[in-house]
Amino acid sequence: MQESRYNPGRIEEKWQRIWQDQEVFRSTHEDESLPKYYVLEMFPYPSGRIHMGHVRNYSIGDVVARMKRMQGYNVLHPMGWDAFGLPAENAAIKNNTHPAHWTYQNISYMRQELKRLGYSYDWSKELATCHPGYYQWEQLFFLQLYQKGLAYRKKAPVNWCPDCLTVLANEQVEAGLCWRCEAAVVKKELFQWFLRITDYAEELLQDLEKLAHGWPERVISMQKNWIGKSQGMEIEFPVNGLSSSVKVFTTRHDTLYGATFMSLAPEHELVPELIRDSPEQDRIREFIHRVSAQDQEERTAEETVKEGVFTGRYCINPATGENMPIYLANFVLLEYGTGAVMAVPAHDQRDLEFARKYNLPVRVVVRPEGHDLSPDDMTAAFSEPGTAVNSGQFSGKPTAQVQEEIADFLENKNLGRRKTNYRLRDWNISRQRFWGAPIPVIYCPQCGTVPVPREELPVLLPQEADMPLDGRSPLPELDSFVQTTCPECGGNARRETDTMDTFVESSWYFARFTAPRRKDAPFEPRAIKYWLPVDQYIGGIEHAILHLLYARFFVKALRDLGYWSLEEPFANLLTQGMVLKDGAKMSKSKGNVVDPDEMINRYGADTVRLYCLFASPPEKDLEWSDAAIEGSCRFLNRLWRLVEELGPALSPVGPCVDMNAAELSPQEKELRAAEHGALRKAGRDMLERFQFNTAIAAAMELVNALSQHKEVLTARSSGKKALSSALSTVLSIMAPITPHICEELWSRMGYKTSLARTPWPEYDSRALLQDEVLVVIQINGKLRSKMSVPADMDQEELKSLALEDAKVQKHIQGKSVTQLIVVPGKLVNIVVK
RNA sequence: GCGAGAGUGGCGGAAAUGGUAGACGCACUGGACUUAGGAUCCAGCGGUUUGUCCGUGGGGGUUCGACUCCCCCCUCUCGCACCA
Repeated sequence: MQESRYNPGRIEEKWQRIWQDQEVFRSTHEDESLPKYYVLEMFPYPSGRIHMGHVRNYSIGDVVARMKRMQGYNVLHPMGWDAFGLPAENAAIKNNTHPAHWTYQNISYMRQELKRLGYSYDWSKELATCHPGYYQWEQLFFLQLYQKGLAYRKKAPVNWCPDCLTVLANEQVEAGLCWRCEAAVVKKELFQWFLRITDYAEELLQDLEKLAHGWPERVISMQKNWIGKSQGMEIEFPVNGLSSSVKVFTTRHDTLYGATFMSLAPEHELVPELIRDSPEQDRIREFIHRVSAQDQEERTAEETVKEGVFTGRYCINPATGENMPIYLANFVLLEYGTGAVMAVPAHDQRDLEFARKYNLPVRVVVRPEGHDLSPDDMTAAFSEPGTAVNSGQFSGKPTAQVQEEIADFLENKNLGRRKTNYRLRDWNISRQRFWGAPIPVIYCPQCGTVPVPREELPVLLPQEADMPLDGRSPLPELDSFVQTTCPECGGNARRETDTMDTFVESSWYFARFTAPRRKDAPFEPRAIKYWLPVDQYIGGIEHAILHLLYARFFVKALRDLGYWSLEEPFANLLTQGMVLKDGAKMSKSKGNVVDPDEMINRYGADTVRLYCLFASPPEKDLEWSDAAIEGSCRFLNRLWRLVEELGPALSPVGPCVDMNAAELSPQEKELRAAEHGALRKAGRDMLERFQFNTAIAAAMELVNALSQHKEVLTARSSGKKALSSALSTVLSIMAPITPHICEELWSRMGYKTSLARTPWPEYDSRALLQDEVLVVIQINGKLRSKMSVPADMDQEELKSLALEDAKVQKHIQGKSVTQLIVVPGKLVNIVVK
């Protein structure tokens, strides 16, 4: 007994069961005879419950997956869990449990939530990164990278988040704050493991061009900026009285003659040597101490005043032979270039301010077009190109030429060399936290750093660990974990207790998804070759640099380890906007969170999906409106009633049934044109432009046309045929968006196969042709009248008909027609004077 | 400061290649059906001095014709930011 009222809860459960029982969404294995399509959404961190941002992200992905399936592609659409991470530890401490327990509990709850939304995932491919079956391969990659010198350990000033009690990679510090908790990050000297992403800087930059068509320009430019390539020179300035020299990186070696002093980062490695004999040592030390103690936010803030201290030492300008006092300056960054800057006050604003403050000489070496600079009272540095002056043999030449000549000059004298510098730093992957993949390394007092032998992998994260209440990792104090024997000498040794950054897991999960259960190797070559790269990747813009840069790097590094020949992981990228409520991002603290579960309970999954896709195009932010979602619900109810009302009278002939145009009534023709027109628009909008909102609008228009003409059309058998076809087309268009209701109505119309397995219908452009068309009449470009004319009317006829029009007559009275523009089938523009 | 994007009704948003501005939806108004309705259906819905003229942030320009193309300006959002 079928219900006549739309009951989303019941039908959604029903169809989810059918899809599952019949394994409708299981991807066919690598079937080389079928075109493949890999659509992937950024997998979630199992925080406890899904939020609207997930729903939006995954709804977009599901439309793409379902639509591609309808188009005959072999689709891979997997889902998994980015399951390592700090919140699990904090929650475990709070609830006195183990992070693993908390995490797996969350996963099973969130999996149900996703299933209730009817997403067409191939759940047989599900993976969780905290599972040893996953992270063991990551440990293997680490060993192989270590062997190749792409993973290394060094002591370095690193970013320390005092709240998370761990270090952060540079990418994870945003304006001096921790990306996760927004605490002010401080510098700390620690031994850490790094991945040599800088080896790939140039390739990561160059290959952005390959992504130009598939990735948003915004993301590409953000990555470009982050990599920060600049071309210049490395120049050495010998220190007076010492054997050392100060090395600088500069892009303005054309201003070398104007370098009057030297600025070093307070943490520069040469500093102890420079100040060893200085009588002012205490004062200098105090300065260094004060500056290094500042957190990054404070130190790099715009308001921070430039200040410095003289070291008492001088270095020699290799061009002029003059002495340049060496200063320490708070604005010089150790991380960038060489941590030392040749100061050219006349042509660099920072250097000028510094020079004025400490009374240092200013020498103009570039003359602007048309006027002279006055070194004694200039307040703004001149940093544009010009003509070299006061520059010895180079004087009188234009800046660009001087750049080349000075470069040659210094290279010949072995005082400097051309150099490309990148802002990108190596990726610090050590984390002083528990809930992550252990770094598979052993420290032996005899043999030093020894990698864990491959056959001893995985290094398991212990299940028995008690979480210290203060958030520190339990690993360093867990003897059963730490105490081990050296694989080389067999003596007592200690394990590394840091774990890997969780961004390492997400750097290769998309590849593991192609064969997630494979036991003897991380990947299955055939599956890799068939499925990769991901054809469409979908996720938030917040990963524009972080995850998306790391994943690109990993693909290149694993390529060099011989795993594949893949160059880039994601051929196309869609960055969806945020879900807002009352103009702000949803957050517990603002109290503006809309709970997906609650919405599904009230309206059903189809309505929630529909609203997420209809309210705005995917790239833009979506303003959640409790009122507007009612409209989506209303539409589905209207559709339901329409099928209930008409269904019994119609037989399942569509969609896009063949009809003989000559035998159709005008209304039938009109409906048919509307059907094929909507299909054309929806197909184009959904697939070529990912504009689901306008595709849905097209379906709504078709529903409106159906309702309008239904009485007249049911009177004739050809009319019923047209109605059935159009209704079937509506269901086909909506199927990827609101799959449950469409399946149900599809079967109620009498179709026997699942809509999920029904091909996307093809429109017939002949059906779009109409007998009569509306032609607008403009006078001087302004709309004045309209006329309905046969579609094939020729230009001359259109012209005369337009001129005869009564409204036109009134407007052109007493004026002379100078020109007549005709766009056949569209408009006539009458130009008068 | 540099880079990117965006300014359209009360609101979310439409208008491929320049060619009927405001599709579709929300809200609102009037009506119908009703014991009632926040259900449903019908009609209306940019402004206006209402058979009129004005309207896509502002000002210029190109064009028969500009939300769309060009120049200048304003505002907002995002990213980067002492990068040597």
